[in-house]
Amino acid sequence: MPELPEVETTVAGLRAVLEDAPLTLVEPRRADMRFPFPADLRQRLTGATVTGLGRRAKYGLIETDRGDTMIFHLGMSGRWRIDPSEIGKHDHLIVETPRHRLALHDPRRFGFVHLVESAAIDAYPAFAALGPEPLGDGLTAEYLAQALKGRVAPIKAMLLDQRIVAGLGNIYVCEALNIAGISPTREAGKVSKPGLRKLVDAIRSVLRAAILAGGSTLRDYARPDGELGYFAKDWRVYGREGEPCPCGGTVRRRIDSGRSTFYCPSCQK
DNA sequence: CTAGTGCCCTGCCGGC
DNA sequence: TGCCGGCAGGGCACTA
Repeated sequence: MPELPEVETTVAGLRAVLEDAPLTLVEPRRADMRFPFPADLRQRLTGATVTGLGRRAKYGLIETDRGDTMIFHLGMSGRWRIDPSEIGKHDHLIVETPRHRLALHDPRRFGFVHLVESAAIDAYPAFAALGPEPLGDGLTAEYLAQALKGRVAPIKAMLLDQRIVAGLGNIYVCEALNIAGISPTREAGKVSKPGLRKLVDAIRSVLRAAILAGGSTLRDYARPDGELGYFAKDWRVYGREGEPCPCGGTVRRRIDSGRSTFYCPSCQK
């Protein structure tokens, strides 16, 4: 499922075909995904030239020379297809340049597209309260100690909260907690400073490794270069209930708020 | 303010 | 072979 590394990989793939390219067609093929497509999406983007691409948390950004930024979110099953051989029922937005046709493909339609003025992007509601980027300078043990001080919610829930850290999802949180040796149910405010240092290191290393691998996935994610069958499944705990943890213990699964948590009771305390 | 739950949506997979 | 239920989960609405 697209988390930060998958979005990063997607943006890199899009950059290769969109940067400096004029948009000759921008056409929604239905009224909405999770949210309605902006009514003026086609009009504001068609004829504009892409000046840059970026990422914030799990959001992809496509900037144009008209001062607009298209914000896309891949939800859980979204991906961009580049030069698909055909357009199918889950291709909800078509974008064309003189050289390529792209399709935003999302069977579950948890993804969405918004359009904002680039100058006002910080006022985009979902960005206003976002926490620091985990790979940036803002995520430190000191920051986390302050942000989690007095919080009694489980550390796993806090790491999934985009206001604490931006861009983490279920997979990388499970992995990072395992690497750091911290139980997902530990009260967030009670994780020690050394524990937080380990956690920060674990978050960074697991994200960097995934980006290097080209974006990790579950079963239905493809790289945006149109190549299918791209799977990474070298998780330590995620999706491995009953299998051995690297420490020799056995990976367990628990459900919190209807969401699976994979962890090793032997080495995560 | 915080913590916790339920919903959206579709495809896939296991069980019978 | 086909049907059914469970599951995947990010973000947001909602409750207490």
